Amino acid sequence: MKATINDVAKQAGVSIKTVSRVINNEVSVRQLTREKVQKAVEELNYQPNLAARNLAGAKSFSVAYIYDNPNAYYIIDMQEGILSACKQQGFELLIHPCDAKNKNITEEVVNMVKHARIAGLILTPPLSEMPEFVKSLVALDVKVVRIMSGDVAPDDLSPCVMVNDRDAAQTITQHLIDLGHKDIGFIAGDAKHMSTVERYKGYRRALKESNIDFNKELVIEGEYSFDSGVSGAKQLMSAENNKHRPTAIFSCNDEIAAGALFAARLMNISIPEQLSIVGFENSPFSRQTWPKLTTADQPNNQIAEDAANLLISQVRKQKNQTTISQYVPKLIIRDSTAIVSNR
Amino acid sequence: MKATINDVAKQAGVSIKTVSRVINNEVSVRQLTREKVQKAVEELNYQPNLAARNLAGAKSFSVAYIYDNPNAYYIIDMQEGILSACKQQGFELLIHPCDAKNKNITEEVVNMVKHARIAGLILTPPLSEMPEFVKSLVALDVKVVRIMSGDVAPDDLSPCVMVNDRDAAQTITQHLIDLGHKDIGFIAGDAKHMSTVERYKGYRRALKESNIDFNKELVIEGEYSFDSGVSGAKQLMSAENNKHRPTAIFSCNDEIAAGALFAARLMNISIPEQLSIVGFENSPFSRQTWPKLTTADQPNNQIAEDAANLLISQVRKQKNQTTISQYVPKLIIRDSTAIVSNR
DNA sequence: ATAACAATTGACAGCGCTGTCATTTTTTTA
DNA sequence: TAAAAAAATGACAGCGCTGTCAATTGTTAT
Repeated sequence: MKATINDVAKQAGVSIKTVSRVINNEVSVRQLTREKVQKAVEELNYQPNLAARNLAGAKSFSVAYIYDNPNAYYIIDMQEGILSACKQQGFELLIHPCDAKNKNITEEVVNMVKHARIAGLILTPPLSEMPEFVKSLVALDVKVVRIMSGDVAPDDLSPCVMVNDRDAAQTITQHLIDLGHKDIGFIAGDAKHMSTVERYKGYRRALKESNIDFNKELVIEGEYSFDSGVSGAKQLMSAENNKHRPTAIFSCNDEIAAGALFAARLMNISIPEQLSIVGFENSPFSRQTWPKLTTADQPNNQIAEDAANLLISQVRKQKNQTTISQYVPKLIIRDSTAIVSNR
Repeated sequence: MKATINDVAKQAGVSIKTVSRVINNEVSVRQLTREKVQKAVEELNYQPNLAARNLAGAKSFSVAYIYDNPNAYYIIDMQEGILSACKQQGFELLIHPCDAKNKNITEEVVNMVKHARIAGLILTPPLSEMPEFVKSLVALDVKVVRIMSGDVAPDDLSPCVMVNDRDAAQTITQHLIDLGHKDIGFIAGDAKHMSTVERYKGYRRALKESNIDFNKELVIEGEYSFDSGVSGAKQLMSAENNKHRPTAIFSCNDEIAAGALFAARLMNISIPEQLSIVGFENSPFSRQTWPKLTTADQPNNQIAEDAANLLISQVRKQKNQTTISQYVPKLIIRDSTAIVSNR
């Protein structure tokens, strides 16, 4: 029923080793031989047995996606992106949710890598942004690719796929400025996430370039959650804070923005007439709020696929891929932003 | 570095075959021997190599989760539930998103099962509710566990974990009735999903038991999407439809409910004062709408874990698990429902 | 044309485990 | 107590592939 390498070898009239060479894309195979083998492979619909390859070879054909992130949309996007790269390259994907706060996380992950003979890992924030964790992994010779926030990699521990949140945040803030807003609140995500820091920098830069005075009181520390958006917006829009009441709020992600929307509703502030709100991420529910959120779109699927390909080619040692891809999320204007109202 | 079965055998002073017996929980091993081996296993922190087990044995130690479902929250919940069962039982999990509309889906899945030597599959709606698909898989001797909507399994093709949407829908409708609602709209999800059918049945049953006349015009066919909620609610609440304007809407899931909320907002209908809306699923964003949704909670994580355990014990042939678990989602009252207003 | 080299191919062991079946030990029965 | 039956254990092959290294073939330089 299922063809083995032996069947292919017989069909092609070569040794199994030669077949092995062809399917592994090794160099020293004559063109003619290679074609014969490829023909046999197709005729028999042969697919190499991953377990056997993993067992026999020094290499492995599985990668793992390690995450600690409550955002289901993000994870699914990542996962499916990685999966599609894996499928193309004949790799398996293991999924491993874990807890960044766990002290033994390095041990846990290393254990898993050794146990399951994993070729490499894909890390997303916040795990990708824990230098000690990454360092330990790299020191133990675990191949890693990180997806991180920033324009350039912070170190050369591993190849990185960078998401330029700073430029995107600048663009989105500029959008608010273009609408006439000068008092723009900022509700931060988790301070430990680079994305928060980067988005903050972009926000500051936009203000600066438009010569708008930065007002510290308009910045609220928060975390990436709906509740944080609720309390942040309340704080920004509260009566005591009246003199500094912003006309727009930059929320570090869509969830925070949804929370801000909720708070505005509680306080009878109409959006976008009295207050403009922007989110970040373009997660599906940014289209399901009232009003729909202006936000920045991250091509997570593609980012993930890119990262997976980077990892796989690194594992294959095809080239010493120090290449770094960079993505800049782009502005999506919907209904939560409008021209500033007269006051 | 990594202990093999050989190391354990030496350490315990037995043959590798005996170690194999112990780790596979086979019967004919003397208690004393078993303990010796277990001690060695612990001392060496031995973990069997999955690739080798898969390769050598007739059995396999991987299961796959096949899905076609746009709902990220649902998938993540399922996945993590399955994963935790797998971890406990020493199984690997492969994830395989696919397209239910694809004609070749059976072939695709069978191919994958054979290729990756998968012990069994976990299927969720809509895949679990495609009889031909399931039948083909079972005919090809692929072990399957289905998660489905209903109170009893529709056939005995495979073990099932049933989610009793009907009872839950009845409860949630009853909640509306208890609040004094008599004109209760129903926005259906995809007609092909059993969950839609079951929820509809529960809705009808609740009406009947309270002697409320069923009004066909209050039922809107839809699909599981935000947009469907928007258009459904618009239709129900439109002026032409005035005489039948419902005072409450049963939405087949939270996304539809969010859409209905959106439509209400568009039409200047205040929730819950003028209109009560309920959702279904208790997905995270049912807490992030304004107002927060009254809904029915499904313990997806646990359902998934259950299904995975069922599959694994079936694969192990430990017992002929025809057992069927049943879960009934339970009512969660939040802010989108209120006592019916006078008209 | 022939030696010297390089490119190509194949034989074979073995990755870590399980299945089969033979062997040894223990228990039961006569 | 010995023979028969049952239980426990082990020896060994082999799952499907890759790594190593030797053998073969082709190519270039003399």
